[in-house]
Amino acid sequence: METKPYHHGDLRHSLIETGIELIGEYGEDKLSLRKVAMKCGVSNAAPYAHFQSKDEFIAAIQQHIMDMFINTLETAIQENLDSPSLLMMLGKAYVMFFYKHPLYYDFLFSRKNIKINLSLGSSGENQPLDILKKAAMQIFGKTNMPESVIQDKVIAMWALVQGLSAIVTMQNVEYTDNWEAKIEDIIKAIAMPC
Amino acid sequence: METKPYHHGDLRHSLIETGIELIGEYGEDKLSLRKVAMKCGVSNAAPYAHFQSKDEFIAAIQQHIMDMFINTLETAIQENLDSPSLLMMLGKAYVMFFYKHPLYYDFLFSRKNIKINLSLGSSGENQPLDILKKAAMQIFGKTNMPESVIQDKVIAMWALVQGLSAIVTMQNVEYTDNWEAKIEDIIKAIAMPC
DNA sequence: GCTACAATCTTATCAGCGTAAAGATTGGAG
DNA sequence: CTCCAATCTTTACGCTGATAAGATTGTAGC
Repeated sequence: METKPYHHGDLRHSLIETGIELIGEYGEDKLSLRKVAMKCGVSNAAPYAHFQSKDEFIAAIQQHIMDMFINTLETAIQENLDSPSLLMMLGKAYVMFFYKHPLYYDFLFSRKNIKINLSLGSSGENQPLDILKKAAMQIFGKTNMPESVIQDKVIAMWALVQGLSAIVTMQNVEYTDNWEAKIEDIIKAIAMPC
Repeated sequence: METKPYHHGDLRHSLIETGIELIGEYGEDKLSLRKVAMKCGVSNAAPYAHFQSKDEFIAAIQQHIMDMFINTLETAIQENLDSPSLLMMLGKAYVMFFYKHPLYYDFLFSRKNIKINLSLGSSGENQPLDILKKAAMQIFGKTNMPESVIQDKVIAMWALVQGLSAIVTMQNVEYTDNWEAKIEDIIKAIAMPC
């Protein structure tokens, strides 16, 4: 008789998926727990069986998106493992991810939501900086460059792609040219060993 | 008899000042019109005589902070007009501004608030990118470098300092070293003509 | 100096939000 | 089959941005 069952069945994942949809479409501002719950056909307070607070819900979504991002980077590495332009291709993947999903940039990096470990001295696995480090060692590791110089190069590279991502996702920055090629040029000019 | 006058006298500026205080201290999330109004000794609806909406209020504050930022950059240019390290010093001023005021970074650049023209093809005056361009012409203008190459260099420089600002203001990125010196090194390695 | 108007401010009031408490419903372990 | 724990609903609270109606006041024009 098509009556809605009292138990949703898979509410947690449903909430997260709906949340990601709304964020990708309208941004974090327009994301309210109540709307997400309603979209999932469930009452206001239902989400609180799965998340202690809205912040915890947001953190779960953020983790999900960060996983997608990390995945993109890892794929870029796998596809260019032995190429001399490994670093450049990785940087391009970094920026293009946010170019394709502008709203994800703010969501991942706005102060409020940074709960993910990005620390420089981290023993972290699978974080953006660590992935860049790995690729840099692939490129510069065989040279006799001192480690501290490589470290600086990695941070410069990180800053470059992070900044390009920020710029490329700004609403008022328009550039009629082909961003993808432009990004490639810019990264190439800096990321390649002189 | 110390009775509060019905008319505040300078409410608009009072609201903006109080808003900047709250943002610098707690960030944008904790900023409500009602709290700002109360802090100014005025009722809930009073701000609506000066701003049509909260967004308009936020925009006014953003303009104010952007002016402070631009001012910092202009000062850095004036102080290093004929120095070969002009670009580097300018970049350092760029990053250090946000290092000193981390909460301003999100506030200025979070998608929601970008109403300021940052476009690359802008005829804009006094915008960050234009200031960088001006300084770059000072450095590279006398060489026989093609304009398009200079343009790319400017964007790379912009991305670098924007990214460094983003990184330096991330909560979980800690770096025991002296950031100021580190930033100088990183920018120097890229911003100086080879 | 008086009057009338426009700007400013207050006092409700509304809908939407995050969240907590209390109780209804249900799947599943014993 | 029973009972418990997980899940969901209902209700309610305080805070928020915003609007409408009315009170107060500076000031331009006479």
